[in-house]
Amino acid sequence: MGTVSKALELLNLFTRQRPLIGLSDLARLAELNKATCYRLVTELCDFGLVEQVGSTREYRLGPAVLRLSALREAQVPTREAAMPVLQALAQKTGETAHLSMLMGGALHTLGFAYATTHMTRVTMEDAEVLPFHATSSGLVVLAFQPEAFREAVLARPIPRLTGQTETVPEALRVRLSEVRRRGLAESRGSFQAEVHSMAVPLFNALGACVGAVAVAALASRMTEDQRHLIRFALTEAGSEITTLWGGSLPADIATLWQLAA
Amino acid sequence: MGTVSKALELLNLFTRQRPLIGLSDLARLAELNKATCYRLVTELCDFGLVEQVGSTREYRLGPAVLRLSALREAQVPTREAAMPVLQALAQKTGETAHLSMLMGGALHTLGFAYATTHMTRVTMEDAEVLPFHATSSGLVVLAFQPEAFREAVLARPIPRLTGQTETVPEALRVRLSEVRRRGLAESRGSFQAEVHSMAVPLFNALGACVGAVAVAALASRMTEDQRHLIRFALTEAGSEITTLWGGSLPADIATLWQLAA
DNA sequence: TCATTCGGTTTGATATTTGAACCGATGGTT
DNA sequence: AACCATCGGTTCAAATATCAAACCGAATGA
Repeated sequence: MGTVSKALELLNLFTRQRPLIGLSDLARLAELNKATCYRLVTELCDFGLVEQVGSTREYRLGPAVLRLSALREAQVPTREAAMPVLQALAQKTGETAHLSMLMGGALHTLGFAYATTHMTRVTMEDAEVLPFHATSSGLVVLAFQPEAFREAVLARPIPRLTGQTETVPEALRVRLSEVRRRGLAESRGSFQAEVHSMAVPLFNALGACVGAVAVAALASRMTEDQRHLIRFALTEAGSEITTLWGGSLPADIATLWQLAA
Repeated sequence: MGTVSKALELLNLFTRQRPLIGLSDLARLAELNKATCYRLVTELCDFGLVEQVGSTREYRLGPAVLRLSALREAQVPTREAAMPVLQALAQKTGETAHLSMLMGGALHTLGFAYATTHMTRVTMEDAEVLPFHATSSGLVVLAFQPEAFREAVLARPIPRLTGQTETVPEALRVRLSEVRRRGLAESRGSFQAEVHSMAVPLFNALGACVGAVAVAALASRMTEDQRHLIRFALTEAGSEITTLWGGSLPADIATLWQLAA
């Protein structure tokens, strides 16, 4: 692994749960020598990707990321383009809509939208990592990845998150092939208890699955009718975002979604 | 300069005017060996900070920057917090409001807001670099930097952008000290002809100037009354954003702004 | 008072990065 | 069709940066 990768791995250590990290912790987490870690993080600081907060001497992500993302969105309006669709999806279904993208081998939340209809809702956080095996988004993205990637994920430990979480690799393989057959994934309380969700894949110009859009609802509201409504709105949103991203739906997915509608 | 810095410099080469860069160009622009450049850009790609577009083999900023910026905004809502203030400022003044931040030694546009009042307006672009010597934002930020930084900037070539651009270092020094005395900067057609603008500095918790907020208007609409209105709204917005960013106005600036109101 | 931990720095042995030359492919020119 | 320049990408000895461990002064707490 090159030096640059090591430095960039440092960036990955910052999460929602752990936004501030001291030098020693950083070195421990990255499994790097403290001196090395210091040099790396200093270079990241110089660039503004990381900054040192004044009071304590901990580090956090810096302002340069804002500049870069503004530049990226100006060129390839990924999030900006998808958000209106996501909001419409939330409104149409009356539930929480959610957009995620595959980046660096993990599935990251890119945005979400709440419906104004209900007082109770499934709440989400930005910039979160989603487990492949326990969320509908994760399942649908995993289902459409190359087999090598799928197997690599299934070979890792599979944590049980709720009583409903499926943790047996073979059972997950069956579910994934079912997802491929249907062109969408469902989860029922496997990530958070009492939360059911459905997700469809998003594709890039090369026909590779690069993310997912999902709708999550409280289990109590997931009637058969609601499921139908969500499935329809989801497939619509899925093809819309895929188009906005300059991607194209694989023909088989398109027909699957046609049939469902 | 470390390897990491070299890699990160590559990111700086992507601009609005030049969003796609091929390997050879990248190497030339960065003044790096092609092989080195290739390794670096490949590592950036692995991380998703850069991606290779399918058709041509050029590179551009990747989706990982979105994830990082979402994470940063979740922790330190910089842009998100300032945007409403910026919109209010545009509405109050009836002109284009503009937010910039000092990052890596350059002043970058972070966002802007248009007023709905006029049909004609000063248009802006996101993620642009502003010249220190020719914009009100640049002048005000430069005025409040440590002298070493100021002199370093003035020692660089100072391009003439319009007929009104001041390009003589000594004259700029005089203007900067005037800006410090007033607590705000004005520019009259020095960046784009027929565009006048005013800007006030933004401060962080340590009292360092880290950015600026500005209002830009067509010269024809810049009456004395309008100037007064803008000055008032600007200082208000300036102290508001500074507060939102967890910063504090230096006492002398605060009194200067009080007097102006 | 002592012992730990922190952020940060130094050291010589060592592993990585570097730069020039080199591929095969592509595409325009003669 | 031969030529030539340039493209993205690769190779390998020589140069350079990285590593582990020990060390520093400053906080912190027992």
